[in-house]
Amino acid sequence: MDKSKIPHVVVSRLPIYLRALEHAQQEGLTCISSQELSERLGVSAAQIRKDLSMFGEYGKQGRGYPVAALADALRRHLQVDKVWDVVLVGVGDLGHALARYKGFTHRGFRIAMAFDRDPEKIGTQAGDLIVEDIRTLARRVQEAGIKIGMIATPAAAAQEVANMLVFAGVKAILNYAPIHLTVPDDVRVEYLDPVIPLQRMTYYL
Amino acid sequence: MDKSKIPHVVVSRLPIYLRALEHAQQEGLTCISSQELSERLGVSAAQIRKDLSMFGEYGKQGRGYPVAALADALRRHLQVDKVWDVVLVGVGDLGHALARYKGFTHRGFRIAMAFDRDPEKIGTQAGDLIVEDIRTLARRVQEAGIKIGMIATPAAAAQEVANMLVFAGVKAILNYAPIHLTVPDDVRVEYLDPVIPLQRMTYYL
DNA sequence: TAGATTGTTAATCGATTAACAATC
DNA sequence: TAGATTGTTAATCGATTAACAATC
Repeated sequence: MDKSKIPHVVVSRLPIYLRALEHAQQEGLTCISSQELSERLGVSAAQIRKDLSMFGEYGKQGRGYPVAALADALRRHLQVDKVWDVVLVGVGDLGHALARYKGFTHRGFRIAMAFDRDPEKIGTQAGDLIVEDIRTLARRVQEAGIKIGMIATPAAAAQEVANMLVFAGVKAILNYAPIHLTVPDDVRVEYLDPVIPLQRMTYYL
Repeated sequence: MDKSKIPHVVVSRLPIYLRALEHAQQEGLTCISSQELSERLGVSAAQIRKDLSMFGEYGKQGRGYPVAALADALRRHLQVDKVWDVVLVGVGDLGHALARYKGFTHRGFRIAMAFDRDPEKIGTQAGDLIVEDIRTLARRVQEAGIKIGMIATPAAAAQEVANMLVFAGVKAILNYAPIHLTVPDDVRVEYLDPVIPLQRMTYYL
């Protein structure tokens, strides 16, 4: 099962499957069919089976997939069977909300550091963290070996922050700022500008 | 140019193009080629031309696309040449951040109402708004004719909130809660659970 | 066993890319 | 005019779906 052989569309659905399996597990289900998952997710049953079959034969004919074992397997493939340290940059309203969000840890992530450039904010509390001076970011992130960054700054600062993160060795960036980032090929960016999905929907209203 | 004839993948790229054009305009550019847009967005130039050609002939050979006129056209197609009222449900940290966010208005959205079910929060301030009792949501949203909702509640409450929004006439939902929502066919949902894109990236780390 | 559901194949469907005549 | 870039076609590429033998 060569990583480069799995299409990105398939990989991009795995976290969705994992989330649904975790919910199913909470409901006490031990086994779930592709048909049942399909109804819960709006992804076709054939697609779910095809996607999962790329990683192994987890299902049993006549019964479906064992919920806990499949969730474990997906966590391993997604590498969220460990907890990743994340660096947060930009501690405004959104940054604070992220720093205080309780939903990261049990799904594989922990905000380990928070940076801002505003002297008023540096040294203040954000969740469990003390906001640090962005000028110390490169050294701190490098030393800690952090590979994941979250950008919650205004758009005007985001590219510069991205450059700093890349320089510090970060390989995955979650960008809340409403701007496209240019990064080297070995760095991944995912975008969470809320206006983009809103505008995708108003087209159809 | 029949709406149902435009593939959703194409529609889904329009807000990205619009955002890039707005940035280009701020930089003082009046004309931009598909090649230049391609470099700024990581979408191929051929794809940009093909997408845009589905809506009309906005470009000029030898020069490219007029930035302001194309942005106007995209805003019209996306229907964000007006400002949509949005209802926010769930006023925790994230809900507060959304209520205070300044980036919505000039891109076509305005949070017009905010609801929570917590008596401690009802009546308090969130941005410019007073948090209202969720039990009054259906009537208030219906009367105001609001078509767009944002869910920023915990996962456990999200489906129930979605049902209320649908009942109140909402046709587009932006869901921050980490759960898949089941809604009627004429209602659209977009998802912004931050853990999904994070897990998509850890696969490759 | 009988019923249900998987994993997989082949067929269909749709999206992307390359290339170039048209034209600003 | 010469150079640049569009809009569009045809070819390629890739993803989804339908169907079913295998099997729990």
